[in-house]
Amino acid sequence: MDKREGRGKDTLALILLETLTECRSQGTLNGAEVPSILLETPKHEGQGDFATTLALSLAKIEKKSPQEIARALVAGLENKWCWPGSKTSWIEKIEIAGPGYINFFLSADYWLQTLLDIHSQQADFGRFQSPKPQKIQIEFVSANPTGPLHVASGRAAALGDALARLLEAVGHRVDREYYLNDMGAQMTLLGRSTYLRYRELFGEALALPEGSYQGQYIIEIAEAIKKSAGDRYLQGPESEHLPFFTQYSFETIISWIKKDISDFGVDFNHWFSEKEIHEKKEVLEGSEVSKALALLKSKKMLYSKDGATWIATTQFGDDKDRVVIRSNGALTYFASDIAYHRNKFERGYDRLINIWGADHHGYVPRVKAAAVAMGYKSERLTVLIHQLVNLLRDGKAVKMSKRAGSFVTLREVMNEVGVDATRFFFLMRRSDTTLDFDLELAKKASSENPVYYVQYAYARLCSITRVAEGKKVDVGAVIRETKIEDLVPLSLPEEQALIKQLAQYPDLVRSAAEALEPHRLTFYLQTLAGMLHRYYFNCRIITDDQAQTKARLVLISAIRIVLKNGLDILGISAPEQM
RNA sequence: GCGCCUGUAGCUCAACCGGAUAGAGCAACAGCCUUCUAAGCUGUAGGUUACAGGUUCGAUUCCUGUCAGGCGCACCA
Repeated sequence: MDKREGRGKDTLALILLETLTECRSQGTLNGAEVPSILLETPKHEGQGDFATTLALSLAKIEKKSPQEIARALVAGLENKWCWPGSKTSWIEKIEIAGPGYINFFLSADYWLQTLLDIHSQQADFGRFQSPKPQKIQIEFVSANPTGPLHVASGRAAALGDALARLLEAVGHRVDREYYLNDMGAQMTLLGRSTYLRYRELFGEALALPEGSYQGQYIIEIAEAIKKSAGDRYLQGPESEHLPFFTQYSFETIISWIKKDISDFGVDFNHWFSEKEIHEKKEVLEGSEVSKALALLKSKKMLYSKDGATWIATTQFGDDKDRVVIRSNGALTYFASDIAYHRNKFERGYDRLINIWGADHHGYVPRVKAAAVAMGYKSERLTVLIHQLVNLLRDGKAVKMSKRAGSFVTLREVMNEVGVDATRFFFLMRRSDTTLDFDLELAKKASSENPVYYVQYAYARLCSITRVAEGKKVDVGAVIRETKIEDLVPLSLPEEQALIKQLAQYPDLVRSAAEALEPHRLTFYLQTLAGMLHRYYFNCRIITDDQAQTKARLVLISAIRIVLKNGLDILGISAPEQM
């Protein structure tokens, strides 16, 4: 189908492009370069439904004043396209404003049609089928399994999951992965911490060594061991028991983490163990690390210095080269990470997205450099940094340290604030700003949580529908049978504004996905909910005027669908009653 | 010392590859429930977009510098 027979922004951009070309071939314009044609939604009343700055950006190329260019373009548009009865009669009026904006005013029918579109597409409204869907992997949370998840991990969890849903909405295939650092010194330390607590339970007064994990949960684990095994581990040297304590602690903690994650509404496709990186899968095959190192070696990216093996990451933007094998022969953590990333690429993902806290941002250049050194295109790896969460209690900062054991867990916040509010709270802010999370505030005042504002709007609409049905109105039938002319009663300014807001939703999803910014959705939903609450307050939906009632039911049903679709992408429930 | 992020209303934050008059929520003040859910609505007030330059027809947005806050700069994980 000829795209020019479509409607909306994309079509308009095409028409503009064609008009520009024609103006040039007819001599009213004579530049050559074609700028990208952008249509935006003006912020203020009277500036049309769509606007373009094309004439402004052409000024330099055409060496004419923007107004002059705008006049030429508009003349071309009006001659060729926009006359009553034409394919583009949905464009009602074109105006030139200010320094040379071209403002397009669309017909009432154009907007009413979107209400019908929303109903025919339902849950698919705002979802796209990508002609070239990408296979994307998002790796997030990946907190060390040395203690329960704390609030900061919640930000990563909310962000990663919403992002995954967002990218799925625009047609990609997304896998969610959690990388488990389940080996190394910290695991040993974890086992030792539990072991010492275990001995303590038998009355030994033990000073925990510097750096031990000191949280209450370590004692809980030790108690569980005591309960099931008694004093079996008191005898014999520590080194004999350590593997057991390490494994037991790890398994306990990982079960907590998995429970927290699942109750938080996140479903990881894969929990990737760091151990897998080091194991040899088959006798003749090397481990993932050895494969990665061999690959780097073949690309001449490795060299020896001071008895260690280095990777030349400076060639790709890193500050300094990095050690992968220490002079004592041990692998560095970075070596694991290189191998992990190679493994991810080799699993066939078109794109990898890592979500990391700001405390790891210094690590980004070296990982990207290593990926490029292995021959993977830099654009295939995106590291999204979210700034840290400042935990406050009554306005005062709470110092958090896993080792000291003073931290607020995600579980606590979830239990007291609720999953929906917690997720929404984390998603309300751009990820690269630090986030103040005041526990007292979040816990106490449910009405101060904007999520209720949005959910309440949804519940309200459901309630109205229920009332209508109580009055023997078959809302489903009304919606099915509605034709565009039945929607004409929706002529109030607030109704028009609502419809336009709904119509913007698909564009918003697309741009939020492109920018990897789910927070845009939270703002959109708050705006839509606000418009609805105002509308509800000022206008009755169900009245004696049947035609009006039907039209309004269609409108609020469309709002309901969009609210639901938006909340779905954020992973937040849409309750039918509150 | 070097690098990354941030600086917008009293507070927390938006602002669509640079566009028209910078927007919300909270807090403050003044109002609205015998009618579809008051977890709601209406109104008032609040701004030199940290500061100084630069690029541009146009800058919260891009560039340079200064200041302030956060984070990071291992043969640790």
